[in-house]
Amino acid sequence: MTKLKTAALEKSSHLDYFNIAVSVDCVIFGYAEKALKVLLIKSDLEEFAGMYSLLGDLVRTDEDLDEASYRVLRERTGLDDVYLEQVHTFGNVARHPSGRVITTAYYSLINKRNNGLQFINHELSWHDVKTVTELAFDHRQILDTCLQRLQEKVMEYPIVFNLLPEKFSLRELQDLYEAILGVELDRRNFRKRIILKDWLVDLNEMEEDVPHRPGKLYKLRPNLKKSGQLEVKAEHLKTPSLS
Amino acid sequence: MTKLKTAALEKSSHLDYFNIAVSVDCVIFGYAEKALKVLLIKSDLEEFAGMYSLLGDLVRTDEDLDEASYRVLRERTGLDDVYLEQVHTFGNVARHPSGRVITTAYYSLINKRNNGLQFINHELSWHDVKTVTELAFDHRQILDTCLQRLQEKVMEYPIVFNLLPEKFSLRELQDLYEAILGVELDRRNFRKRIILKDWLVDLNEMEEDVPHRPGKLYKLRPNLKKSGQLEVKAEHLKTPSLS
DNA sequence: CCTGCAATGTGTTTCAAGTACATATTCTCC
DNA sequence: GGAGAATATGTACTTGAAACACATTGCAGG
Repeated sequence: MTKLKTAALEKSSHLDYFNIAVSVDCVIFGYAEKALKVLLIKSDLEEFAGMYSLLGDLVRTDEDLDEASYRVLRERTGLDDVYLEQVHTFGNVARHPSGRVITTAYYSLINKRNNGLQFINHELSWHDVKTVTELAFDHRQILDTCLQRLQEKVMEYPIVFNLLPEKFSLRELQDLYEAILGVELDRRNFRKRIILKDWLVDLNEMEEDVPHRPGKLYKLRPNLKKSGQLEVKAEHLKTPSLS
Repeated sequence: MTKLKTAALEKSSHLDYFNIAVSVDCVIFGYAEKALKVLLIKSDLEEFAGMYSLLGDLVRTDEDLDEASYRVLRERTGLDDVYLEQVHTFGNVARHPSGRVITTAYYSLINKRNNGLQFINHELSWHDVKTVTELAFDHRQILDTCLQRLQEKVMEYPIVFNLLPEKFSLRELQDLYEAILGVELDRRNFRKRIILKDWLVDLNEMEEDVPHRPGKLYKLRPNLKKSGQLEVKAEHLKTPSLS
């Protein structure tokens, strides 16, 4: 950004430089019935009639890029203060049929229970990630990229616990990991790896109303959000621009 | 990107939606005197008089986002076909003093020897990454982010060999890694790790004109660009938009 | 010419983490 | 009360990284 002179911002050349729209798209992951879900909306473009697309919106001129993704999430789900991570920006010329639009993709993980009824009246619906095929725009590629990033991060950082209730058993946690990673995990090795990470607190409570032997219940360690990637992200949002 | 209707692209609402300029910024890494360098240019904005900034430009409406970064690199260094990776998009409202500009950051690794004279007449110059302090805009943050990404990738993917001559010794390679990672490495363990990766070909030649015992010379395995992250990147550039 | 120095080349041991696999315990259901 | 199924815990093996030792080669200076 050294070529941009103030002259470039004058109205005269306005159309030369500001012909690109900027949007954000959110890959909102949920979890139900032992499957990873993604929140989609029916596309309102004729070109993609009947197809689904991710939740997104144009970025307003008075909001930060990250803020825009938070706004989309808040407007659509009513949720605030959730994990949201920028993944990649997609900017091919022809990716939007109506004009030049580049989009920055974010993903987040939310607990479906918190907001089950909030968006039923809209055209929103949850879709099993494994069965999603065609999406509008390049949203299939965006979904794939975000899922891949999620898979890379999930064993390193405690980011998936928004998908579970407050109290959960190790079996439930393992089911979740298997849904995200798309592979089966060895029960004993998984438990060891998770316990080693020291993310969990043993609640000394037991599952109830399970058809078999109840397992111990755990919760996420409270002060854990201050460590790992979560801190980086939060800091990222709060730090004012250096310019 | 579901809210964007064709109506939004009409001239009437043009200024509402297209008031954000889009740029790319390239963190171009080089290597000399056992130090990691970054290519900078004197800022031409009054607000940042005397300060340096990264190499960037506004994205043209008829070029892909990735193309724009390649163009910047080509225009500035004359180099083509180099490693270029998108890292992050910075979009804070106030990051550019002249107006709303979001920028997507890329980094690349180039061999300074290939193009030493190409840009002397411009205001371009190499700067030791360790001594860079203040930069124009949020470019210091961009540099830090790209350096961190580079450090994360460098042991996993064979991306640094553009910074070395065709033939190099393991000692030279280790010096490079130490410059990038900012730490000292154990000689013997480093050699084992690198050999294990099977990136190198033993040329059966020796160093010459070195003040001490010459080391063996290696080169990068020729077909290696088809594997690892390089393939992903290349594929990324060639794949047409799914929309 | 020979010897010390400095850097190269190769090896061993130790430790941590992950993988494969086994056994005991607890609760439900019949 | 016993079979079944899931929980809880443990052991052996493998892999990769980290710490560390020693022999080899070429140059430089006496």
